[in-house]
Amino acid sequence: MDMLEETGSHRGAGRGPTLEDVARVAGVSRATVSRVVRGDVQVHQDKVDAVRSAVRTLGYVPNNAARSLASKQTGAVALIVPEHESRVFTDPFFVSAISGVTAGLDTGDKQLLLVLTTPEDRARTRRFLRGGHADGVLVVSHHEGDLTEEVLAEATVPVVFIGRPPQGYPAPFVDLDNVHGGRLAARHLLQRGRRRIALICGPQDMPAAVDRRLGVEKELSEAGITPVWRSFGDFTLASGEREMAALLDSDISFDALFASSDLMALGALKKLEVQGVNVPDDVAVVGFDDIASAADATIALTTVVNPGRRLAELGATLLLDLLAGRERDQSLVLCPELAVRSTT
Amino acid sequence: MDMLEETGSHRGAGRGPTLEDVARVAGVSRATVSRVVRGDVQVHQDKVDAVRSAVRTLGYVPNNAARSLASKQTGAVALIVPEHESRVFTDPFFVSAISGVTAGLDTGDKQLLLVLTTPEDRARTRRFLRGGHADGVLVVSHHEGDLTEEVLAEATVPVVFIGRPPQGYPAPFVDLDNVHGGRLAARHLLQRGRRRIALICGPQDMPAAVDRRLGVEKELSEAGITPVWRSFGDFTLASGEREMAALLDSDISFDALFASSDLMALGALKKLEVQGVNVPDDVAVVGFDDIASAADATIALTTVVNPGRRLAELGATLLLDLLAGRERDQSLVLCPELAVRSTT
DNA sequence: GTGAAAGCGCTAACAG
DNA sequence: CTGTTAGCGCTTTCAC
Repeated sequence: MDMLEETGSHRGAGRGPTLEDVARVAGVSRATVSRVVRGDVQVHQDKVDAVRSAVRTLGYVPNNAARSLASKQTGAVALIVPEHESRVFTDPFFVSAISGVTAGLDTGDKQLLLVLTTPEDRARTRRFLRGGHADGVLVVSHHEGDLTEEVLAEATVPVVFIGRPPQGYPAPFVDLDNVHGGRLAARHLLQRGRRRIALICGPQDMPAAVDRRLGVEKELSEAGITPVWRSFGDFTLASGEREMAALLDSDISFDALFASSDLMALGALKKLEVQGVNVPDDVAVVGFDDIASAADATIALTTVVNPGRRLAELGATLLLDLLAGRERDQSLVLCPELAVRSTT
Repeated sequence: MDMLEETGSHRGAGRGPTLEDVARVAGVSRATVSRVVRGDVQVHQDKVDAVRSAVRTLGYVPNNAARSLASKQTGAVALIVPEHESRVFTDPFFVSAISGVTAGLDTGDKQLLLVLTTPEDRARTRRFLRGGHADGVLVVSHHEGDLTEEVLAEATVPVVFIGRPPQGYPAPFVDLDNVHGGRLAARHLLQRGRRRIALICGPQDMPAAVDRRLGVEKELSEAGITPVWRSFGDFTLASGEREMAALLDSDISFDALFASSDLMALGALKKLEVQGVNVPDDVAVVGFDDIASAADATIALTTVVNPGRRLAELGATLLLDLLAGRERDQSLVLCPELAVRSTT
C-alpha cells in the first residue's frame, strides 16, 4: 500500500464541483441533475437547460467512483490477455484483436481496460475477475488452465472468450473454425501434389493450435498420408526458425510445410532461404493467420485467413449485448478461407 | 455450452460480502478489518488472524469503487498515448515504453490504465485528465498541441511526460538528449568521410523529431556542411520508404542518409536495396532508436541508441515518487550512445 | 415530472 | 491499539 500524502494542488479524484453544487446553482434537486447528466428522458426542457448551463459554468465532471458505487456498474469492460507483453506487442494477431475490440466497443459507452497478465500470474487474473473492476470481460489468447472452470464460476460479470475456450467451458465465445482452416491448408498442399508434408504446430495448450493441427492431420490421414515431421513452436517467428532448423538438421526429406501461424511460417521461410532451399519449388509453405506482412510482395505467403479483427469485434458486440440483456445467439464460429499466394 | 442467461446472476460489482460482514464474522469493528486488509500495522496479531480467516471463509474482495470514493484515490495510473492504435502496436518504441512503464510501476501497487487517444480526440483526453480516473498520468509520444498548457493546468493529478513536452510546459519529464543523439549520428557520418548527406526527419510537431534534426544540422553546419536533401516522414517504415523513393527520384547525389527513426531507416534501406544501391559503399545509413530488428544480422543498422524502455521506467518511477510525496530531482535527461554496425 | 431520503462499501479522523 | 462516527458523490426507490 502506498502512503499517499496529498500533494498540495493535486488532491486525487476528489476535486471540483459535485452534483450537489450543480443542483444548487441550477435551482433543482440532486436527483434531477443526475437524471439530466445521465440522459434520463423524464425531465422538463427548462430544467434540462438550467442544469446543462450550471454544469458548464461549474465545469462539473461526474465522479466515477461515486457513480459506480451507487450504480454497481463500472462503465468499463476488460480485455484480459494472459500473455507476456513481449508477445502481445509482437504478434500482429493481438493488434487485430485489440483494435477489433476497440471497434466493437464503439457502440456502447464502455471504457476498455487492457489487462495483461502472464499465464503464470493466475492469482492476479482471478482477483481481477472478482474485483468488480469491469462490467464484463473479454478473454483472448486463452491457454489451458489460465481460467479454470472454477475461476470462471467465481466471476461476478459475464465473460466472453475470443477464440474458443478449452472443452466445455461454460462461457460464450467467438472463434474461427480452426479445424476447417487446417483442412484447407492440407487440402491445398495435396492438390499441389505434395506428399512429404512437415508440420510446425502451435502450443498445444491453446485450443486454436490444437484445432489447426487436428484439421491438417485429419485431412492428410483421409488422403492416406502421415506427416513426415511434426514439431511444436509457440507461434513466434523465433520458434518457426528454430523448428525449421531442427527439421533441416534431421535430414528428413520433405516437400511441404504447414506452419500453424504466419509468424512461424516466416521464421521457417527465413531459415529455408538461408539454406538455399527454393520455395515453392523444393518446399511449399502454408501459414495461418494472414498477417499484414504475409501479403507483402517479397513474401507472398500462402496462408489461411484468420479474421482476428472481425472476430474480436464480434466478441465485443456479443459482450455488449449480453450486458444490455439483449437476446441473441450466443457463441459463433467463422469459417476460414485460404489465400493462395506464391509460397505454394 | 451454458446459456449465460440475462444479467440476473451477474449483478455487476455489487456482489459478495462486505467489510461489515467480515467484521461481524471476525468479531471486530469495520475499522479494524479495513486496517488489516490494507496492511496498516497497528493491529494485534490475534485480530489480524481472525480477520484474515474471516476474509478467507467469506471470500471477501474489497470493493474498488467504495474504496476510491472514500479515499479519493483510484489505485491506478494512466499511460496516455495520443497516437492511432495502428501506430502504437506497430512501432517498437511504444512496446518498450509500455513495458518500461509496467516495470516501473512494479514498485508501487498501482494498476496501469492504457489510454489510447487519437491526436485529434483531445476532448476525450481532456475529460480523462479531469475525470479522476487515475492518481497520476504518464504521457508518451506527445505532439504539439495534444495537451496544451491549459489542459494540463486543469489536470487534477500529477502528469509526467516521457519525452520532453514542447517549450516550457509546466510538467516534469524524462527524456533522451535527442540533440546530442543527432550530433552523434552526424559526427559519425562525417568521420566516415561522407559529405553529401541526406536527412529524413520525423514529424516536426514532436519535440524528439525536432531535436534530432537540430542536432544533426548543427553538427553538420559546424563542419561547414549543408544537407543535400531534407524531407519529413512520420517515423513509420512506410514513410521512410516513400521519402527515399522521392530522394532517389530527385536525382540528387548523396552518399549518406540520416533517418530520424530506425523504422524510417529500414524503409529507406528497403528502397535502396530494390534500386540496387549498395549500403554502405554507395550510401551510408544511420538510424535512430535501436529497435530490435536494427541489430538483426541481416540488417545491422548503425543507429543512435534510444533506451526507451529505461526511459519509461524512470518516468514511472518519477511519477510514483511524486505521488508518494517523495523528494527527488524532477526531470531528467539521458545521454544517448551510438551503435556502430554495418550500414556505415 | 420532481424532490426527499436512504444508502452503495469503504476510509479516516477522533476519542478512548 | 481499537471502536465510533462521519461522510465520499452519486443513484435510486418512493411519495408527492
